[in-house]
Amino acid sequence: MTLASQIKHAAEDAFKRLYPDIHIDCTMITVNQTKPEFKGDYTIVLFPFLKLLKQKPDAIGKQLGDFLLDKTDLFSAYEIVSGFLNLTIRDTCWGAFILNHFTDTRFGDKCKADCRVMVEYSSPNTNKPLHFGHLRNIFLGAAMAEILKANGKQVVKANLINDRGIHICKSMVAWERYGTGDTPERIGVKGDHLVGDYYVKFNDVYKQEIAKLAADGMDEKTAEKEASIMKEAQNMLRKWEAGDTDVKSLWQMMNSWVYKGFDVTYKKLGVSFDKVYYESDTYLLGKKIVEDGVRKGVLYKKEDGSVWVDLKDEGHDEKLLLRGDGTSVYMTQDLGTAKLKYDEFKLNQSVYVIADEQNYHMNVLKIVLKKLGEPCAHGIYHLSYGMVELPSGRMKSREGNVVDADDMVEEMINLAKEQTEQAGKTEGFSKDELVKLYETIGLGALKFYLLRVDPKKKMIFDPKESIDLHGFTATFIQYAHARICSILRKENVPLVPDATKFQSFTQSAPLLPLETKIILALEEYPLILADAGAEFNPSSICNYAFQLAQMFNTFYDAHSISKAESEEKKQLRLMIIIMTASILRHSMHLMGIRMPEKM
RNA sequence: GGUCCGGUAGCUCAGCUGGAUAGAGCACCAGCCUUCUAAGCUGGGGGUCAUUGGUUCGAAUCCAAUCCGGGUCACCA
Repeated sequence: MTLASQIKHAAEDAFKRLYPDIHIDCTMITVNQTKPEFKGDYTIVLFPFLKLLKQKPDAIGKQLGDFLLDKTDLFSAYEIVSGFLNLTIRDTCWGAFILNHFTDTRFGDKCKADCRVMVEYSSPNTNKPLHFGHLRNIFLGAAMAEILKANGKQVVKANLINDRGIHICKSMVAWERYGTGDTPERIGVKGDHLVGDYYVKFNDVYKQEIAKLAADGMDEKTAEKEASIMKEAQNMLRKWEAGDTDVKSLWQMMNSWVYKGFDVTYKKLGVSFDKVYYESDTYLLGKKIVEDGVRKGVLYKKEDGSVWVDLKDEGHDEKLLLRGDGTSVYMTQDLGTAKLKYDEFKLNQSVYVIADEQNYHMNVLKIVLKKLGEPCAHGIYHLSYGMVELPSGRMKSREGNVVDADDMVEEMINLAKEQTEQAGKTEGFSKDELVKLYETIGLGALKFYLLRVDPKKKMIFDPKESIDLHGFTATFIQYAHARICSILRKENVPLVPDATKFQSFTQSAPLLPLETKIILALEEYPLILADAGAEFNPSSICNYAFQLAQMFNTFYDAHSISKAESEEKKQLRLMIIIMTASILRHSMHLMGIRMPEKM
């Protein structure tokens, strides 16, 4: 139990004893950290009790403070300032805390529970390479998977690849027309990029054809339908659905190029999946569910054979679930995949990391599954995130105005190299170590940049401004960590010492404010971790880790660790920095960010 | 138009389950390296928390309305 909630319970208990006739429960008690300008560590707000107890704040505070001081061994002092009861935690409590936990590398982790959660993320289309927007999705999903694991869930990381449909047919048609037999190997272009280039090519040609038809007097709407390259693409889709062997083998070949490309990118990013679904495998499954729904009378068929669901009770319109020709739409396959996931893994929860432009779709998905009585419905959680935009607006792959993921990663690593060299910090590293270090710093900065913001907020990225390596960044946190490691190296103390280390430590000298401040922050970590899991929000961990690193830097500047005033202080500070480093590593590991021991 | 989300310092963002004088980073200004890594630290300037009204002992936070920006409402995915 965290200290804050211990205090809450102690206060609840105190009220019970002091005012047996009046009911005050935990939910009415607010415990905050005391503002730095006042003396104390935690604060109980007294205002809510004035009416109930019919007393002045000072009187309540005094009784409560006296009781807590007297009947518990948590506090050494209290002070009442205009309606706030500021409590000071005993130094011996802090001392005991740090001694008990400083070797615990899994501080904050919860025990494994019997709760299975799937996190689906990345989920790319196979007609183009990954761009900056996908990176936000991927890092969010990967981070959430780790955060949920730390919170005791059994996590399945899933990727649902949208490998079929008109989009890939567009690339296929363009490649057939203009590709002249190019392959990734032959021209030395990464497979996903090559296929993406033809997707852009398709749209260029398409636009030209429309313009030409329009110039010949056709109206624009008709021209969009009549353009020959679009007709070819649609024709190819029909052939694909009919199982045409030539089309299928072309499709397989081009998709395999893309997968190879994706694998390279995923590997570089340091992300992986436990389960990969392909829509070409799952798109038929939804049909059965829909047909069952019609039989049950939950869904209805129109004269043309199309199937619909009525959502007017939920404040929406009616929604198509199956086309008149019996082919499935986006929603159909999602219904099937949701059920498949649930049946395959007996999931308690299924998290979808999908941009907020699909809020409506995800909402409807859940409602329809509920209507159909599918048990998978209630575990669905849409982790909706805002899209990454350029200053010029949204990224559109078909217009080619995207910040490519591979390019971005490379740029970040180069930036890390540049700045490391500029700072003259390359000494004492081998060539291989430097390569690894630049990757650690560059990728770390990129991940942190995308994870430090509340997921639901959209973000604008200006490619002209490079991502910073100063201030609120992964680099800052890595640097604090490296500094700690450096101290420990000099002191010949391992990063994670044996638990018997400092057994002889006794807390007798009063703690300095900065010592208390860091220990208090360390103690808070499990709460932050639990919150991030409950709220599906990795950014709170980024904020926390940054603040902790900042506290360490301030401490480092103000007090010496190696040359502490006494052996006791030295031991205390070593324990503090060992645990600080450990939590920084733990928290950044959740974000998929590596922590160097030297930089 | 219906609906959902956002609007906090010049810029990027915390804070939003109501609590003390609204916080960081970047940028700007002034300091700090014979002492554990200056990718750092200290200090400074900079705010009508979009607007108005309401609830409350107390509102950036909750409620309502308005303004601004965006998403979405397809036999696209």
